[in-house]
Amino acid sequence: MGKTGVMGAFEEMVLLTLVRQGEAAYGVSIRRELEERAGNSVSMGAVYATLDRLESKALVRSRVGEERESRRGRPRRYYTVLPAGVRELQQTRAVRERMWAGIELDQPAEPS
Amino acid sequence: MGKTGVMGAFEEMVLLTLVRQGEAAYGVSIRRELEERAGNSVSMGAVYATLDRLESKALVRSRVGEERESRRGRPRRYYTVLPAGVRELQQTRAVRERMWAGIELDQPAEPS
DNA sequence: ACACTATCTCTACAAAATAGAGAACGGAAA
DNA sequence: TTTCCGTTCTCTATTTTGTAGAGATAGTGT
Repeated sequence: MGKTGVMGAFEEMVLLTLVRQGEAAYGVSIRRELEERAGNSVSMGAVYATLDRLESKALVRSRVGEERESRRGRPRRYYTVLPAGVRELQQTRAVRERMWAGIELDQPAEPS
Repeated sequence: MGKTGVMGAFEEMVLLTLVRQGEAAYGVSIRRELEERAGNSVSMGAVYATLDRLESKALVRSRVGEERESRRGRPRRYYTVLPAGVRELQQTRAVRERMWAGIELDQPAEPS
């Protein structure tokens, strides 16, 4: 995490997706949810590179799924947030709240 | 701004500081406020590099202050957010709200 | 003219974000 | 059982963002 106490924007979103999906989170499901919420496409490379970084920082852990899942394709690698990851999310939110405190932006115009 | 519709974390903080400080924002005042809110030191290099990038993306504009400010030192360069910058802040906030929607994190333990 | 001070600029590098191609795995089809 | 095929992961490479620190600059005051 940077000196400001706020983690990278994409790292944060990936971490939040892990919190939301619990034990079921793996590459493709993470990407799908990210795309839904962002309203835009996200590459697998972006997702996995970020997961790798989070893992090497010990904010998440991963395990390879059971071979017999009665399903085609390569076994999934499932990801879970660790307590340290939750703490970084909390910290990030706290600092950002201080940054936004008292800010008033005009409402974006409604598409008519 | 990234494909996810969320801008970089430091860029966002700098932009917010500009909104807050209005016409009075310049390198040193921006850094001071960033440090106060983050609770950590921030280098001038970090601030100026970010301001330059924001300017080249036409999210902020800058002007050199009046020479006669009855003050020693090099003239200040003042920075102001442009409407495009405000829109990016709004967009960033909107996407992030969707990302955080429904997330429940345990309260961080109070230092006793 | 000279020193002093506040501020800015430059260079360099580390970390994060992103794309795209391709490899691996294992069920299904033949 | 051999080949095919869909799913998921891995690797390489590039761009963007974040950060530090030294040093150049433009004025004020002496």
